[in-house]
Amino acid sequence: MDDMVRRCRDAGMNVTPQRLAVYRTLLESEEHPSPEMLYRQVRESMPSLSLATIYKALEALERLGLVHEVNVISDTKRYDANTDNHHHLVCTMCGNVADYYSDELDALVPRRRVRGFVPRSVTVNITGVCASCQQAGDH
Amino acid sequence: MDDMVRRCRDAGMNVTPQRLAVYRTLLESEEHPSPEMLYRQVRESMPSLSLATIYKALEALERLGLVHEVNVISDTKRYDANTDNHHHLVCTMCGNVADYYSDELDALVPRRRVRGFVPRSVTVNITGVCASCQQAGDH
DNA sequence: ATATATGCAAAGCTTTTGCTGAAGA
DNA sequence: TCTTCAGCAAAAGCTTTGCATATAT
Repeated sequence: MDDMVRRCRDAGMNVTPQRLAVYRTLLESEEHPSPEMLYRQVRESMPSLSLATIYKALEALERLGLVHEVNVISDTKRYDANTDNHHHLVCTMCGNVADYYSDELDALVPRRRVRGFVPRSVTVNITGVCASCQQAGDH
Repeated sequence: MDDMVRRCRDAGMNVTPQRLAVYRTLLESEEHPSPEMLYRQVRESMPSLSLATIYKALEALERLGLVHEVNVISDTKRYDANTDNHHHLVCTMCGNVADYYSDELDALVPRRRVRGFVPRSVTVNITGVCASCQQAGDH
């Protein structure tokens, strides 16, 4: 959180309660929430918050590099405040997104040019069925 | 294309000129088009085509496993008729998506359970800046 | 005091849906 | 003939935008 305050100031951006709340919620969340999910959650402690502000705050946090879009196939975008190098296990039944760490995978990802393309970041999305949805599938 | 006809029939689905045109266009395309891009392209030879039909055709083709959504961070979905195992280089400046093959990467991708999660398919998205956007950046 | 951000409502897109007439098997 | 599908238009999301007010610095 201190990091956020510093980065905002450095970028000439205001540190507002709304941005703090959005960022804190994202930091504490494990569920890679969508803007709508964040809206519902942050509103509990800040009822005047508007959905447009969530979108603008996410855009600001992303500009600062504090937050990333999670590259999931779903109708809405999902966000993650974990900026460590990590990947995602995406359940096609319930939509849950779990983190997945793999040093070997990270090591294989190209760090230099591929046919003129300069890689910046890599995400591996593994789709499948999570443990609880499989249990639900067994009758 | 023959494969498509067979699979449609097996699934009790009609083989319509619209579906054929959408599938052929996707097969011949290198640009991982969005529904809108397909719409513009297929309409050139089939002016009566509607956008809703594109969506329905893509859904049908996906159900048959002939087409996949490309998991790109962008405002609209992108589609791919290349069902070989491959990954994507996504340019964050122009939105272009190029294919990327890597046997080593494929080999590291989990094929068995990870903490109860059963993997089904894997996509590696490498974001960065493509060759032509870098040139455009140099003044 | 000044620049920046919020909240609201409206607009803009993308995607889905219901229905009727048309076409495939 | 009977089922499935295309086209249309309307609806339903999701996301962005403009503007007036409020807030951060």
